[in-house]
Amino acid sequence: MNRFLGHMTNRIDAKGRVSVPAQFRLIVQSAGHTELYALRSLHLPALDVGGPELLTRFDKTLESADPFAETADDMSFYLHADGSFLKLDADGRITVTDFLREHTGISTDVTFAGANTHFQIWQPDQFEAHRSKVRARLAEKRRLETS
Amino acid sequence: MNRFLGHMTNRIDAKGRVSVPAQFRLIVQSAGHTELYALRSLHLPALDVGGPELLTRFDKTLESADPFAETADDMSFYLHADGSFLKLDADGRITVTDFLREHTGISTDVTFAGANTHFQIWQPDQFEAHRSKVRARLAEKRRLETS
DNA sequence: TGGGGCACTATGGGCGTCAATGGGATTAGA
DNA sequence: TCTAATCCCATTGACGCCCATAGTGCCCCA
Repeated sequence: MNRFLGHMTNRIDAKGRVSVPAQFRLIVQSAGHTELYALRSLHLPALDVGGPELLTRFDKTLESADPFAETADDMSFYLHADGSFLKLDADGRITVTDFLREHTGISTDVTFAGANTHFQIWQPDQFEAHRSKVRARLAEKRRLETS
Repeated sequence: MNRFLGHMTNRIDAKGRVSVPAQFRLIVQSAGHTELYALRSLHLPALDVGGPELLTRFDKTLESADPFAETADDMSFYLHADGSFLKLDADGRITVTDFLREHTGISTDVTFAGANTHFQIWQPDQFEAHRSKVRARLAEKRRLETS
């Protein structure tokens, strides 16, 4: 199954590296890629990550948009300036740069969370907080609908 | 990956030089160029920079336009008068001239930002300001669309 | 069915290479 | 001649590439 699913937390070592979970790694590597594309989420303190084709997918939608609209400029800037490639080393690790830390608050541990076509990178506590918030929202929604 | 992506900030030394990030440099140099073409952005306090073929690319779109149209004259003037070549030295640095400083407000540090087919040069604070403005606009747009 | 071994993941660390930066020396230009 | 650009080299800190180890789950075979 080549979908990103589940979540797990790994430790950052003394050199600032962290292992990308093998499950996730395999999906990207089996597509022949040795690097990841990471984008700072607009509304969450997390990064959306996937293979380089993730960027290509976004670029495609950009091309079809009106190139003179201000939104197109904004989108391009967001995708390219606020995004980054993360190189996977031979052991399937990435180095946690300030680019990641600033946006997520990551310091010593990283939570990887599947999101079907891509995955996310979180600071563990933030992830847990977000997770319970989402669960609460869904439960509340269900309660309203069934009452 | 031969795309300009991500952003990083480098320091200007006592002689007014600054290193162009290796990632970006490699893309230009692998195309066999030792100098860059820089153009003052119309809407932003930044410069659009790329290999000399960037100018060629702009020229091409000009040729296809009516040479007697006023906008074509304006464009040509803009491309050539408001543009400049930047020489890369042996170590991959450029000298930060007044041409750069005036338009961007750069003084001690330079932020390089990827823009897919080319990259941009910013004064770090200006870049950060623009970045959060873009994020705010996109987030707002998304909020309107999903509500 | 239980035990042993194999495979693999996460993690730690050594080491060489390269990028970013600083500065001296030489050359060209005003 | 004085200033500014260019070339060359040194330093240092980060990163890539390599290998080692411990823990774990799985499979196979007795």
